[in-house]
Amino acid sequence: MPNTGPESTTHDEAATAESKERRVCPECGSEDLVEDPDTGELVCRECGLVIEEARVERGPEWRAYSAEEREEKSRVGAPTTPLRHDRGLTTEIDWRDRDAYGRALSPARREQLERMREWQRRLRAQGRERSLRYALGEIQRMSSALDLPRSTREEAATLFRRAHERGFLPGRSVEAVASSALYAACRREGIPRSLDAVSNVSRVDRDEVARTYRRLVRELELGIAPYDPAGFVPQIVSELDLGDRVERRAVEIIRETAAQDLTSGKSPKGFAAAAVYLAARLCDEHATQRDVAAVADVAEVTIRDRYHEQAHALGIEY
DNA sequence: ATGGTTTTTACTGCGTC
DNA sequence: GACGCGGTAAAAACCAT
Repeated sequence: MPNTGPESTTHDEAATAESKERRVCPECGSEDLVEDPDTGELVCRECGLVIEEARVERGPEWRAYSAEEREEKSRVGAPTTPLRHDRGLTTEIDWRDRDAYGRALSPARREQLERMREWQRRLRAQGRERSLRYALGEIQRMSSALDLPRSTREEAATLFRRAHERGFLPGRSVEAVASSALYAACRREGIPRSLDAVSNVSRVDRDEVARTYRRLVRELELGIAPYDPAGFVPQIVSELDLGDRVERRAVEIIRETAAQDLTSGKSPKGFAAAAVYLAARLCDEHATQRDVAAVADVAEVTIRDRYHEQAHALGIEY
């Protein structure tokens, strides 16, 4: 990494020293962690697990107080992104037969250039990159359809890369792995999108996404927590045109009931739907079970069961 | 594959507008 | 009579083993 000004080194040291404190290896529990001087990765001395990948500063350096300073301190090139199959770092060969000064090239040079272009075309199209490009394209497409924030897209892209590097793809469809990576990214970031929602915009069917997702979670050892039901509330509320009084009440219901007992094993969406139904009822903004069930995509029976439990837990009787 | 749990499907009865 | 709600039994889906 070029261009590390004096301010930034002290800044970095402070940051890493801070985070190296009281970090334990999730694998073996050892506190003996070292930072690899070459790669910048945080590695466990006991078992060799890489706990943290190298952190790369992507933005411009520090702060700039004037135009000249900004020029001086900014890094070269665009920020890297996991969303581009080459992280935005490949060589681009211009299509114009001009040199850097805009002069025409000699015939020999032109021929050489032509050959180089051909090479690059081949390299790019080839196996390894092809599936990556396809997958990342699909991740973008599905993400747009699902209105996912950029961070989630990047997470999905990174997960796909890891799977790819682990040799997870052979024997599976790229599309299925891409879809699973996307769903996993949503889960990891707590962005409420159901498996159904994801498989609806995927080109492979729900069962395959589910199956692949499970395997992917095992393969990459992703610890995935269940969704917080409250995350589903805003969507349901807005689709039913209920006020935010209802929304707040529903979240309250979830907080109070989830704390004491059973969300475990229950579908978070069903739980949220029930809370919305109950909240609407308490706020005199009636929504029918049928409508709530329809927009939340759960069965009416589930709403009944959940909201009875919630009402009971809150000491309300019907 | 298996078994336990949760969700869905389908159907029925009751009260109200 | 249609609608909202509640209950139930059986099938399907899910999940850990």
